[in-house]
Amino acid sequence: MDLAERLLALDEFYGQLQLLERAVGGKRILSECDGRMKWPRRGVYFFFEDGEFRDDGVTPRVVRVGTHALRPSKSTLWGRLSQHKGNVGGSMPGGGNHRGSIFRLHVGTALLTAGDWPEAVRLSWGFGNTAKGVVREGEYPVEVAVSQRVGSMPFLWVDVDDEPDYGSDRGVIESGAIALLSNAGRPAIDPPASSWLGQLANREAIRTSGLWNVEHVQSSPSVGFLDVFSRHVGAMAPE
DNA sequence: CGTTGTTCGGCCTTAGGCGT
DNA sequence: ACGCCTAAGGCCGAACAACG
Repeated sequence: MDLAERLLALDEFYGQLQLLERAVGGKRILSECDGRMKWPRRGVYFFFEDGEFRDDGVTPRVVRVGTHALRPSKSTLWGRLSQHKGNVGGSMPGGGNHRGSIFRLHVGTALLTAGDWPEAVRLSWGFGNTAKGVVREGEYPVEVAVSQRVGSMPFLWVDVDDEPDYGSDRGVIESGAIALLSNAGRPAIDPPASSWLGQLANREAIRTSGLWNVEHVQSSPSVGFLDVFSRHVGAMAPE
């Protein structure tokens, strides 16, 4: 896929996102969401971020694509989104668990690079699958900062409720969208602003792709997923 | 007081490195 | 080639909490 083809495909993709936005009644802001809202059981989500636009300067740029239930499970779309959102109450309100959300992990790592944080947090952040209470308390301020950052992001979601599987339409749409949007190893289209937080990520895949994604950013883009995507967008009843 | 939402320790898959 | 090991990426789900 050459530059012109990719540009066409991206325009098609963003056109579908516009239809999707209409179908779901507008983007939602993660911090304003909860599980009582109407969510499809399963789906794919697309995050945007303040100050990030396409080359036209007005169309919001996708900064992360994700999904869930790629292997047999009962996990739900909101269940996954809520992990990205973080905690509401509990012992550490406004915090979250970056060990349960790779999105939080990456954003937090960039924030650690950008800001002045205790050395202990730099050493523990992202280390291991679990952490003891005292460690998590030390990480709490960063989790709060991550919740604020991620919580302010608008997002869209598409209802894709086929069976959990790596070959599900969710998987096809997720990997296809990431491959198409990614600027890693190819001429940049819709590059991030120089002020984009992801520029401070420690993962090269994030900095070069312009996405808060690592997997699939090196995959060759193809238009195949657009049919699958548009089919599911078209199937969503208007609000 | 059952249903729905949240929390958080852990699990699964894949890629890459290295020895055989 | 093959198998083992490890780390990274990304998501799971049981138990707890809250709410109508």
